[in-house]
Amino acid sequence: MLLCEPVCCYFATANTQPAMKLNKKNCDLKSCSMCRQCQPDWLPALDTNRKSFHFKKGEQLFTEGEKVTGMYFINKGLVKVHKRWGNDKELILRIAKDGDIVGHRGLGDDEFYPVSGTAMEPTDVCYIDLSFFNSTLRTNPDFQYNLLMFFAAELKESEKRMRNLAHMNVKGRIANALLYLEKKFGKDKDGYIHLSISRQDLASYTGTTYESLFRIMNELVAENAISTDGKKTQIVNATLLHEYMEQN
Amino acid sequence: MLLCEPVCCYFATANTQPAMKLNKKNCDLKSCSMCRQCQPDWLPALDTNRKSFHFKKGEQLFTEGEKVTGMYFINKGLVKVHKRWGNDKELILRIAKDGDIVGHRGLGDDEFYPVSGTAMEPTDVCYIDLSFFNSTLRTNPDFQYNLLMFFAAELKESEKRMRNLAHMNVKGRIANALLYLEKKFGKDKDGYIHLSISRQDLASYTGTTYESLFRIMNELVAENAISTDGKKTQIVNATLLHEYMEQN
DNA sequence: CTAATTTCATGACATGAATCATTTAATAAT
DNA sequence: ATTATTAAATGATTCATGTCATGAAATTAG
Repeated sequence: MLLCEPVCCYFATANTQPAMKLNKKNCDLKSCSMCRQCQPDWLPALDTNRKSFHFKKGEQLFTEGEKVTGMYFINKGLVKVHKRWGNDKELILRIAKDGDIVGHRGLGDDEFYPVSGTAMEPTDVCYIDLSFFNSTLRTNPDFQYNLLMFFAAELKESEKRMRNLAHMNVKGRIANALLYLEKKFGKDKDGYIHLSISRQDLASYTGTTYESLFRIMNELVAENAISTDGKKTQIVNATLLHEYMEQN
Repeated sequence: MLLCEPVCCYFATANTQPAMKLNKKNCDLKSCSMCRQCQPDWLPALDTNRKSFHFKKGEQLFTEGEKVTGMYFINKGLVKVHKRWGNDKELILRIAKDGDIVGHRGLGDDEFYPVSGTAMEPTDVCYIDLSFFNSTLRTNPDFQYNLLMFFAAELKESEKRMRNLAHMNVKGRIANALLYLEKKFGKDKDGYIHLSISRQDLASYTGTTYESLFRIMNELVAENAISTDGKKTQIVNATLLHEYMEQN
């Protein structure tokens, strides 16, 4: 598939995809976690080494199993990070938004992405190749420390979800996911969770099938725990959702 | 290469337990990941600040929900890191052995251990309190970098298990766990996995019930995929186990 | 050493959730 | 527009896995 020698990795290394579109619009060097946490005098180097890309809805930033080439910082957009099973199942591990870093799961001895990253809506990113990223780590202790703390937080979160997957029933997991998503993405003026996600993706995120999710969402609507309008979901009775999380 | 095992870890903190027993026998300042990765001139400080403790089988090093006080480095022994659900269920996240760090899940903004660490056999540890650990991080970039890579590896491992929990059936997960444990703990002279673990713990580790685990272990024995002798298990047909991991 | 308690073994049973099948709606392509 | 694809809705059916109940074994306590 990908016979990416050092050379080809310099320009647009990211993937085998149609070739990513370079974007004129760079980030402001102030918003993403890397820019914020690096020393001011490192910013020019950062500016030189970053590339801006745009991804359309459904396009992959990176693909599970491919060689790790760099890290992405989401300028504006939404990216799901997912891991597949067999060839028709997957689990969504994370939904990243503006300001989030993506692709960092590629760090470590194993040089292949353990997951894929796919744009859920049109997305602008800053891309930093791996070697410059490593230089940045070496040169910016604060950034490195913060990244460490970020990994620690993600590990905690991951293990909590793992526990939930093992012991919570589907209804509890869905309740949990809705509460989490509302917290992470906030609500729009009408009170709907500020995230447009397909049922299929929501099912993959909670580790269940579309059909089960569908049935249980209907139940939740009937019980007046939530209300829905197309792809938008609103939490009506958070207390009830919390109760579902306890049981079983 | 770097770092310790793929999986180890936990937190550590002096806890409310009976009060930990100080141990005269310190580690040799050469074996654990921290000692190996710090600069030589930091070792005296390390030596001054570490405390050695001994835990009996079943004793907790630290407890989920308690305040994080420090990190543990296993000198000799076995520690399970587990997270509970309700009051009668748990999931074992990791089984840490000699050289592994435990308690590091306590790092981060949240100051409470998200998991418990319990000795599965008599265990000697080095204990470093949180503030000195943070100093060590600040002073030893290599150690910090390696810890970062370690977290990255643990996150990958955790997310892989999460995916498995969501999509693999119980038999596949058990097959997976046995292969993993053989790889991590090796085999004794008779070919048994060099780890003495109760069925209950094995069930908690694979995210299933004791009864299901029991049934499936019997199946595996009948199919000549494994053989058992008390708490010891031997892999007889690894290929078959791998097949179970694929299906479903 | 004997009793008491905990862990382990095992079958019967219930049920949650996945799978399958089919219909309808929505989105994208020509 | 019209067709083609892909996603959503929904009932019927199966099956894997958890729950319950009970007895044996093993460990701990007295």
